[in-house]
Amino acid sequence: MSEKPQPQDPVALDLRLPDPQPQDPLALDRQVCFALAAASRSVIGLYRPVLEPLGLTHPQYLVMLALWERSPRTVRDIGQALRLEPATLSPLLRRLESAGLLTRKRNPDDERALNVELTAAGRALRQQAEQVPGQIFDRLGMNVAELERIRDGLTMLLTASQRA
Amino acid sequence: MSEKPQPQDPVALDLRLPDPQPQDPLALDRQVCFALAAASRSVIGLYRPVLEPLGLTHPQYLVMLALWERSPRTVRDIGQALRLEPATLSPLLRRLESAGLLTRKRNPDDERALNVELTAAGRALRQQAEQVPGQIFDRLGMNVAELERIRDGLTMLLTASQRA
DNA sequence: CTCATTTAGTTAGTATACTAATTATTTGTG
DNA sequence: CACAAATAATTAGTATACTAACTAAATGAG
Repeated sequence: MSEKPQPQDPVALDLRLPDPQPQDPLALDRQVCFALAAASRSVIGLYRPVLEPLGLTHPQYLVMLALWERSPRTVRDIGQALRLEPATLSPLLRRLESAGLLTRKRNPDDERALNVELTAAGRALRQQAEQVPGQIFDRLGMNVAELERIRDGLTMLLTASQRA
Repeated sequence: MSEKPQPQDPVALDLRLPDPQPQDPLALDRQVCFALAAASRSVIGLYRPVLEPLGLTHPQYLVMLALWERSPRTVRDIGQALRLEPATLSPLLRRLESAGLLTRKRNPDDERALNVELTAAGRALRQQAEQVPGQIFDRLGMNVAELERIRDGLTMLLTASQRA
């Protein structure tokens, strides 16, 4: 599809128009990091209209997913699950608290730690959230197996980049 | 907590320990969007120390890649290549101009458009940038074929999400 | 027990990114 | 030609995200 015939004939090479793609290591379309950044922004953009009725941004949705798996959790625990710094989560959690979806209370056994816990409204929101993955899937219109293959590749990439 | 066992085989199900993963469509680790967001942030984080000597952030590096392919380009043109809004590029380009890597001049033939053009310093930076992909590759320590497979999957995902 | 060290969050400062609104030009239509 | 519509950037406003610096609390070695 985006394939160019591999020029095996040296004579033909000189006749080609300048094209950054062929073997330029700096060609934009060859960079994994560009594919990653662009796909991430684009896919997350798909979530915007779907999450908007729930009153959530995509990062907020991820925090809710973490809390629906377990609640209460500490800031650090959520950060480890989502691979986000506490400094990023701090204001984000405050907004979710303002939205009435969770509470933030110091842990009585360790006053340094903050217990982040779902409210009834936060738990109730899960029902609506259950429709989200299906809606995104429909919009993407991709093969399930293909999507899972991509996700598994990304998980591998995440592991490799964290090891580095 | 937030678990409701799917009662298909009530007897066997009751014996399972609570585990969000198996078939919960909202399980964090199943979400393509989470793998995407986390991998994107983590891989871009790998670039930080590598790009720091060049004085570039990762988005700035992507803009430079676009300009090394062709210069001058308009803001809109760069935005289409990088899949970024002009509103995002506007301040970013101003910073690159302050860094002396490019110039911003209105197009005489169309005063609405802005010609973004590399300076000599901007062109010269390419030499150092040529070392970047190799350094990242070394840090990742992943198979080339594997990486290209992931990149191609991401490109497919990007296409699908833009079509939606 | 005491104080240096570690740990958990928050705050400050910078840079993305998005949508919506605005400004300046250019284009197209009657 | 006049002017509404379209186009290109910028600005305003909100929300992430990161590092570094800071505060408060818990831990641990002597």
